[in-house]
Amino acid sequence: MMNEHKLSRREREKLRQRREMLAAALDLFSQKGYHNVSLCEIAEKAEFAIGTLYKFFQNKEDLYRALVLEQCDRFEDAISHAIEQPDDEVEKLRNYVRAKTERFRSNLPFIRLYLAESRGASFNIKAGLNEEVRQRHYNFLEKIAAIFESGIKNNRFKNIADPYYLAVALDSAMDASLLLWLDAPERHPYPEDPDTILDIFFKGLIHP
Amino acid sequence: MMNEHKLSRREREKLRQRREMLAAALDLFSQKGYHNVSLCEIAEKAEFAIGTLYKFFQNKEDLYRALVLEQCDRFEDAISHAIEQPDDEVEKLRNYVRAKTERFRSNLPFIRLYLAESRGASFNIKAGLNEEVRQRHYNFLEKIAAIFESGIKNNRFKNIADPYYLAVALDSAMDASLLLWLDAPERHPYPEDPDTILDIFFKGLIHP
DNA sequence: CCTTGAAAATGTGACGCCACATTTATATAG
DNA sequence: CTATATAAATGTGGCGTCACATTTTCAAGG
Repeated sequence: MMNEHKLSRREREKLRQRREMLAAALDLFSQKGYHNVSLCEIAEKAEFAIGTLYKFFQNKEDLYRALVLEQCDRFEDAISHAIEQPDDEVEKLRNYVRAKTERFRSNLPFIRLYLAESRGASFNIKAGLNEEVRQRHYNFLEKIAAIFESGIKNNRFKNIADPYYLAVALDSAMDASLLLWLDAPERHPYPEDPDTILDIFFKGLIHP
Repeated sequence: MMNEHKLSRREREKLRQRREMLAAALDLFSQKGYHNVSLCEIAEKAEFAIGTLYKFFQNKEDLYRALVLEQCDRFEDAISHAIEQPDDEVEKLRNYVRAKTERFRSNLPFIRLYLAESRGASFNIKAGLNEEVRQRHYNFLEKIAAIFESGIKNNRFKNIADPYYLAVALDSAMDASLLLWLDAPERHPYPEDPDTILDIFFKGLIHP
């Protein structure tokens, strides 16, 4: 992101408009899915004419692409930042869990799109947006895997599985339980302890 | 499913045709997604005319619905069956992991659709197919949760988390790691030990 | 300074076009 | 002659375009 304050009034105005279009699009896409939203609808919701959308984005696919990738950046940056701070592996993981929970909480609409794209089976767009998002997600998982790896080297963690698989398991377990809670808060109340899932991984189920 | 052998030749023939149509549709849908497949394509692949499809299904949505729900049944039946046999909780869970792995292995095309529908964000179809599939999945998770619960009662498992959350975590961790392997077998080879994921849950990471 | 008006920049939405779901008229088989 | 399969015909809806409308800019004249 460029520094917004160095732009002309006109350019700032354009950015603002662009953001409004993307916000409207995010709402609609995350609610109804790529193929069940028309540009007409987006234009109407954003209070612009259809033609204006085309001044900002080449076509529907381009708009969607921009939306998803920008949000991905924000999401991954937020979480990456959270795991950089402490040295301690356990604390890093706790920070990761909390940061992820917070992003789910505060940005649910996008989360639905993100999961749709990063899971294997969305097919929203031909030109491999899926691929790109998934690739980024894999790269991100490497960061979590690195924490596990370091913990195993330090002998803070037992060496019971490939660090990457540990990362995959933890990350997807978080996704699933957060989604459950967000989908039906009444039926699946938020775990009292935000680290419940993490504790499963730490403590293990079987008596030693 | 009705017993096929009590039907007339004509009726058996119809069932066979129906199955062929659904098989073709499954291939296409799982590869390209609901909205990127036309009935023309399905008809061509199944070697029928378009009109014939309409003799069997009211419309495209109806066809897709039938496809997904029938496959869901098969999938859930197979796994439910696997966890009914042993009494031992650990063995039940091992059977669950193996059955699920086997279904992923042998029926990958459907798995992609299943995950797309059971995750929150697919939106292939307006009329809440998502909802129905997700609801079934939740119900299925109850069965896994019951195993954990029983294990905790027996004191075979430590009481570290709500059984339902344990089930959610294990199930999604399985999905994610199986998918990883299926998407890129060269980069993520199949874990030597099929129970790797399960062991993470059993043993725990931190030294006691 | 303020006014004004024309040109440049920007916004608009009706419409062309096409892909595809569905229907219907026709051909074929039994 | 009936039942069934077929594929051409029909209708719908959404993407993307473009000729026009509106707003902004800016300079010259009062």
